[in-house]
Amino acid sequence: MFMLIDCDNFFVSCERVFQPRLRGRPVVVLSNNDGCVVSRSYEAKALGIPMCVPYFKIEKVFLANDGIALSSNYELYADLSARAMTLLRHRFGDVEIYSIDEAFVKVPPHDNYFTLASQLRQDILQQIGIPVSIGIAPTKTLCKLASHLAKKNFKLCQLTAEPVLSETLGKIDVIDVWGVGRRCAARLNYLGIFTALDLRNADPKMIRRNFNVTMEKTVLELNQIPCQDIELPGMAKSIISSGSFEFEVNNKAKLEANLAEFVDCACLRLRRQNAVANGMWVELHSNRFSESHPQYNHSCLVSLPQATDNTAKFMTAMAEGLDRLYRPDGWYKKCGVMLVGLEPREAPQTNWLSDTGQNEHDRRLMRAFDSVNARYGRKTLYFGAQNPQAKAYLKREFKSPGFTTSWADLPKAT
DNA sequence: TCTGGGGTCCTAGGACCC
DNA sequence: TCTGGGGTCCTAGGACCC
Repeated sequence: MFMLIDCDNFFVSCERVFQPRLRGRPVVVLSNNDGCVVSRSYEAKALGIPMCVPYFKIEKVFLANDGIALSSNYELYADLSARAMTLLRHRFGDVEIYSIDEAFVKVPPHDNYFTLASQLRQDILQQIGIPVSIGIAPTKTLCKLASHLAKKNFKLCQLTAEPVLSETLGKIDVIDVWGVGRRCAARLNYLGIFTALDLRNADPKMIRRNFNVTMEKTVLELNQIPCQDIELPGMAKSIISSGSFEFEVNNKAKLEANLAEFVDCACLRLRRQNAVANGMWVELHSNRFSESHPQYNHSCLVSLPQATDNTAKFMTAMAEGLDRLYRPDGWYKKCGVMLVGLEPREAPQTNWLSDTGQNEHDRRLMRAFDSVNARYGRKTLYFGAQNPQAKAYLKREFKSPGFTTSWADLPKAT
């Protein structure tokens, strides 16, 4: 049996752990640059605030209703998430961390899954301070639906037995099934499939012909036939670092300084995973909401002769990519880099051109670089292309303190 | 005025191989 | 003039997820 443990309104719940004044009031957490609403308390949902709405569109109404908006505090969320995942690991062994706020576990045969989940829910609330909903079902797809239903009412939902299962599936719109998005839902509707029950009763082979193997698995999983097991964390396949500008820019030096920040950030994450990469995509995007400038969305891949984690080499690659993409008449709102071709650092693929001495040199250089920054603070050492103040451009007007990640921000009891 | 960021998987089609 | 069949690998783009 699978269980999906899903934190309720996760970012808002994290903020509430350390700020009791936020309880019982409408609270939203905003995306980077304080752009969109990405997490809402129940009180905010009750006000009709939609997910992903640009904050400026709802700000007035929201504040008039005693609402509080917060910038995202990812350090806090990542830390509380890690604590919750550790608790799950202690209890169940293997845990699939599906996202920052949800995890699948596989539960051995048990007399009463409901009691088990109920106890788990209490423990997470008591030890971490975060309320969760739990879905229980024989496949991951049904588990997702169960947790979706759990959100709505009792915080726990088990989807196992007929006739309740069919009855429930009949009430769920097909677009709410995990893996069915807007496009596929429209095509399914065209085939006369409107509910999760319709999809469950569809012929898997027909679905495969019309869609793909993933959708076929979804049909099987709705029929309680497991096609997906718990996936344990492996090495990432790509690392993205990107961001938007507050205003549109066409200045190449400014683009380069920002891309350099993203390269720095991506390479640091690469080294933390003990990995090397052999290529990098560089991307430039115009403002997709603007009608005054032509749209420009281009990217190019810069391949490296040898996989590395040396930031300097990716800085060079970034400059080359920017040269290829940059148009002096373009106006840009967003840019970023993506590291690809990731391999473990210990066993990189080599060829007759590989220089193992160079590898060792890179490794020692970057280890020294990282340890200086770890000891004396980030950006003590940085690359010439970077702008050390660049992060300050990011709008984060309403950020809460780093309660669990910064000594200076420790909550004080008085 | 102001509209996020980070990922994975699948498929079709081209290049190339024997 | 006639020009097979089977396969791998790579990439771009679509779709989906949080």
